[in-house]
Parts: sequence; C-alpha cells; structure tokens
Amino acid sequence: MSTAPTVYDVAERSGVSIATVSRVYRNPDSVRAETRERVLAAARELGYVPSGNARGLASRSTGVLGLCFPDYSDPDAEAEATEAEEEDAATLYADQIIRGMERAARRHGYALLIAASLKGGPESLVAKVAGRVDGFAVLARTVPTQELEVISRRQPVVMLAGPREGTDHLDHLDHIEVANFDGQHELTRHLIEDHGLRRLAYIGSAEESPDVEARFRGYLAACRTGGVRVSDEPDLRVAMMTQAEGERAVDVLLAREGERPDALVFANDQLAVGALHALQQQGLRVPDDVVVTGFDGIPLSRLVRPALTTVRQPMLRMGEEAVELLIKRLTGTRDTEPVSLMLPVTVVRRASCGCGKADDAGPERR
Amino acid sequence: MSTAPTVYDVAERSGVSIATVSRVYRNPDSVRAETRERVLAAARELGYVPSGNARGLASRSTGVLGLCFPDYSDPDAEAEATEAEEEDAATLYADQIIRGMERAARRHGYALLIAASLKGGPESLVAKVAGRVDGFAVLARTVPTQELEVISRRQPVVMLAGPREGTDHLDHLDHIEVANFDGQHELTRHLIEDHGLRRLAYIGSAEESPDVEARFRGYLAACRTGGVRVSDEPDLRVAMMTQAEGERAVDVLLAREGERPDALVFANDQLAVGALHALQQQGLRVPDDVVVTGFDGIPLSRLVRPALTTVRQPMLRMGEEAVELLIKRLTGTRDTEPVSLMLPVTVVRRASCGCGKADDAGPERR
DNA sequence: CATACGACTGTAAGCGCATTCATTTTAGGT
DNA sequence: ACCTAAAATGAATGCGCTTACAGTCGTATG
Repeated sequence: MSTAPTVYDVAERSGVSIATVSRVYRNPDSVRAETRERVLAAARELGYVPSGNARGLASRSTGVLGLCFPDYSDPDAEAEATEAEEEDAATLYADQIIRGMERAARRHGYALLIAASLKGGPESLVAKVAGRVDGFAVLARTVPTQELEVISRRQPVVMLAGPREGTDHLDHLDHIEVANFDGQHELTRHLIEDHGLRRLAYIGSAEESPDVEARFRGYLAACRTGGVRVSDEPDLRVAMMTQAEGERAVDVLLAREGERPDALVFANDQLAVGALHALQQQGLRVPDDVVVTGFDGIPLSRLVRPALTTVRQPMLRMGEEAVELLIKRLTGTRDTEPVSLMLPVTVVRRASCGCGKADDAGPERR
Repeated sequence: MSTAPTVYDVAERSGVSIATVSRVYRNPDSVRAETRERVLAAARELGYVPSGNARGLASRSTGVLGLCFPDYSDPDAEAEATEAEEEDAATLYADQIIRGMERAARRHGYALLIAASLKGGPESLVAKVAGRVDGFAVLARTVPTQELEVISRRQPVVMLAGPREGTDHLDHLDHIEVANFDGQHELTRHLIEDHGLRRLAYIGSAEESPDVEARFRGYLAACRTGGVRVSDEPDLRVAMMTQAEGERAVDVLLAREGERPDALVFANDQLAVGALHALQQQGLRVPDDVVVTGFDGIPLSRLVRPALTTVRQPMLRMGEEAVELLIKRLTGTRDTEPVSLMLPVTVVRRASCGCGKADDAGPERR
C-alpha cells in the first residue's frame, strides 16, 4: 500500500505530459492511438487508478448520487439480528428504494452513495453525503428540515415520501410521494361496497407519520362515503408497526366488549401478517369470520395464508423516479418549478378479503 | 444553484482565514468558541457545505467504503419489474450485504458507495468505485480478476463469497466466504441419518458458481459417508435459480421413470419454494410423500407452507465482517498476511423435512 | 516553396480544503 | 508591569486532475 501512483507517475513512465494522461481517460479519441496505448500500458504496470477526488475537484462533479434514509436499527446491536428485526418495514422500504435508485443511477452512469442517519447521532450525515455527491434523495423525516433547506440551495435534493405540506420551508424541493390516501380509500371502498362489510376497525400507529396519517384519512373518507359510521380516531394505535404488535392488536381488539368487527384494516402489512397469525390461533377464519387487509405490498404479503389483500407501493419505482428527477435537475437548463410527483398505488385483492382463490398463495407467475 | 460557497467565502464573511474555517470543521476545539460561532454562523448564512472532493484530495482519504456487486437485472428493463424478478436470489444477497456493510460502515464513521456491474458494460465500474473510496468489497465474479489484482495493490479490497482457490492471482486479497460445503453436508447428513432417507435427488444449477459447487460437494460427501449411492453429477441442473425453474424441476423429476426420490435437495431456497408449489399442485404432500430442502435461509423460506428446511447464510454478517476487515487494513499498522474468513452457517430444521410442527409457518417470535 | 490548417501534445492555472510552520494573542506567574 | 509558555490564527503549499490556451509538426493548398 505504498503511496498510490498519480498522473505524474504515469506521465513520466510513458514519456508524455500529465495533460495527455488525463485526456486518455477523459477523451480517448483526442489522443493518437499509439500514444494512448503507451499511456495505458504504463498505467497498467503502475496500477494507476484515477483519483475520484481530484477528478471531482477539478471538474466539479462527482458522478455520484446519494440517498439518506432513517437508520435501520441500532448499529450497536448484536450482529445477528433476529429475523423479526430484519423485516422491519423501514428496512424493506429502504432496500427497495436503494435498488431502484442504484439501477436508475447506473443507467445514467452514476454510482450511489448511501448513508443511514444514526438516530440522535451527529447530524453531519447529510453534510457528509451532500459534500460528495452531485445530488441526492432524502427519505422524509430523516434529516432536520433546516439543514436540508440550506443544502438544497446548492444542489438538487429530492424528498421521498411524506407529504410536502407541513414541511414548511421545503416547498422548493422536488418531492415524490405515494398515493397513500387514494390507496387506502380505494381499498376501504372495496371492502364496503364490493364485500358489503359494515363493521370496520382501523389499526393505526402511534408514530406520527404523514404517510400513515394519509392512509387513515383515506379510510375515513371511504367510510363516510360508504355510509359507515366511524370515529375520528383509529380503533387502535400500536406502538410500532411490527408483526408482534399486529398480534397483540388482535388480542386487544377481540377482548373488547361489543360486536366483533367484520374487517380489520391495518396500516401496514407487517401488522396485518401478525394479525393473521393471531387470528388463526384464536380459531378465527380469514376471510370467513373476519377480513384482514394490509398496506405496502411487501413480498411477504402474498406468501402468507391466506394471501393478504393490500395496497402495493411502488418503492422501487420511487427510487428510480428520484434519480430521474435529480438527473433532470443536473442536466436541466435552468432551475424550473419544483416538481411534485404522486406515484399511484395498486390495490391488490387477494384471499384475505375474500377475493381470489382462498388457496392462492403459491408463487405467482408472470 | 449558483456556484457553491467555499471556505474562502466563509472565511471572508466571518473575517478569519481559510485555515480557521477548516479547523472549525476538522478540529473544532482548536478554535476559540467565539471565533467558531462566528464562522459557523457565516457558513449557515451562506449555505456552506464542505466539498468532500477537496477534503478527500487534501487529506487523501474519503471516509467512504465501497461495494461492487453483480447487477440486479437488466437496467433497461421496464421499471415495473415483476414480483418474481424482484426476488432474484442475487438481489436478496446484495440487499443483505449492503445492509450489513452500511451498518458496520456507519459505526465506523464511513458512508457506503455501491455500484452494480453492468453485465457486458464498460468494466470501468471498479475503477470508478476504487477511485472514490478508501477500500471496498467485491462480490465474487463481479469484476475481472486482473483488474482487481492491480487495484488491490493500492488499497484494501475484500472479496466476498466464492472460494479463493482458483482465483489465481488474488491470493493476497482478504476474503470472506460462507461454509457452503459444511452447510450442505450437515443438512444432507441430517436427512440421511436422522430421517433415514436414502433416495435423494440434488437439483443444482447450470451456472458455474463456486459456492453452488461447494454445496454440491458437501452433498456428495455426506451421501458417501452415509452410504447413499449417488452419481457425480446433480440429478438435475436448472438454468436459473428461480422459483419458476424450481417448479419446472419438479415436473421434470416426476416425469422420469423409476422410483420417486424421498427427498429433493435444492441448491437454493428459490428453487425449493417453487418446488413446494409444484408438488402441492401435483398432489404430493411435503414432507410425508417427499422431503424438500433449500439453501440460503431467505425470509421467504420460513413463510411458505410447509416451512422450508434450509441452511441459513449470514449475509448480513458477511457485510459487516467485510467492513471490519477493511477498517482493520485501513488503520492497521502494516500490511499483514491476507485474511480468509469462513463464516459458519446454520441448518434450520423446519417442517419441509419432517422436523418442526407441520403447522409452523406463522411469524416466528423472538 | 510559403501559408494554412488540423491533429496532437505540452504549459500552466486553478478546483476547495488540510496542514505545517511562523506569527500573534492570551493567559499565567512573579 | 514584564517575561514565558500555551493557545489561536494566518500564510503558504500541495493533494491529483481537468482544461483553456499555446505550441509543434506534418501536410494539404495556392
């Protein structure tokens, strides 16, 4: 690991100037073939790799896009996380978005720099990322808005998920969100109108997520339209949106006096899957005794029995769109109006609401 | 997006020299509190973000680690990939490794740069990554060995998965692999000795993966030790390790004349899950009529019915170990001997081999 | 044979920040 | 009030590469 070779070394060894070495990499055709070969040979022998830093400094662009997302879990936790932990909803999200962004970025010749925010850690995260990329995406509520505000004046930033309203100063940021309201609304409408269900129960989350709130509002709206009486609050709020909490939710709900609900509408798939399990143990059949629905459309949702009716979020696509937006800003002529995309979701009707064959849970085919 | 402010701007605005501005960020305590505040204030007003490039150039270190992995899928494919595609085994691997690396990297104050190799694309991928990071990991067979050879002389590189033998020139690289042989061996032994199965069939892959080969060798060894007669070749090789192929494999196998096997040993979980589905459709019960096993331990494996007996690979941990190795090299005194880690795997006995309650498929609890 | 060009290649000036060394302050001591 | 060590700060240099801009040739033109 002695000190790495530089353009100077290569230049000297191949008997040309550093400018020529640089050209060989930046613009090969501008160098005579013979010279080029000589340079390349020298570079190979020396083990030369152009310094991304120097290149970035000189050309003021890095060829890298970034993504900041909330931290998966306690980084100091034991390496072997439990399986349950590994399926944390946020984790799943991030994976998908990362995939989408990486793919799209690559298509445009960019690499992807990712960094999760340590909860409570130094907020330097964004700055670190921001300083090394040409533009980046931020998962909502990952970064203090004020910090973003400052940075976004200097480079393209796109905000992912979370409605833009409320995020005061950030109105000039590009923004991509998912149609949470519409999705939950349509799903609820389906339950009410198509399945004739009237006694619905919504299980939400204690956490203050704009996305989750939007779902609940969609639910409320559909109920009202459908003439179903509901309160302004979820019938139950769980602490976290995990399977374990989903199971607990069922226990709590069933223990309540009064009529048992026809349908349990969960704020996400994790909860719903947990509920499925608990209901089974309680001897209740889904969907015959009670209907269950989720939200997100994680892979798991179609593998459980009965397969879960849910709303699929296009997270992968969100990642791709984010990159497209960034690229547009980067290559764009002038800074135009901030863009706000609302990605459509799809209601996936499966067995848990009474649609589809009850048996449908095997691997779906294309 | 006018030209971004630099140390000079901040220095001027706060009436200090650029050296002081730099100190405020690098070593805050070396600057008087009052001065520091003044600088910080100016920075805030200007929207100053230190340039990672310049910093990296000057300090010759980036604070970034990298990962190169095989490309997920055709980047030009339609955005909305089918669900089947999204579950590509390689994808799952990469996700886990990315997670592990990101987490570990963060713990050490590093960010993670990821880039998938475009199949057939310009091999500049590695160079690009290499030029922007302090060290990086490479998933086996992602990068031409020769290129790696050159780069690894200049910065820490750790090779992930794939045995080191055969990879000729790369013997000096750090290397982490998973005990594929041991895992498959133990699993096979379990089937033979504990379940008394004698007619096994191994379904492998046409693709030449050292890991997959190691599994098969483990299978062979266990069969021989157990006195089970087997040929030197897998009973069947599939084109890709997908669920669809797994289903097809079952059809092929069952169509063959001769006794039906007691157990189908698949080279990975994807195949096994597909097989489970096909068997169900054929009216065969698992594990009563035929035992099925997989390999990998993907989340999906415990959600199918019956839950799949498999060998769990610690991919997340692999990512973490990779980072630890890199960090060690980076901070290490001198270049020591190349390290080669073999991560242990765990045989997970579930319903599909006759262990565990047949019903065990709900979400497991911690 | 002189003039123009076009194709290459070399020169030189930064890019934005870290850092060493020198210089100026400030804090103690007496 | 005066001297010294420690703390702050400034000046200057270079990290490795890109990029005008300026030469250098070789050759098509007139």
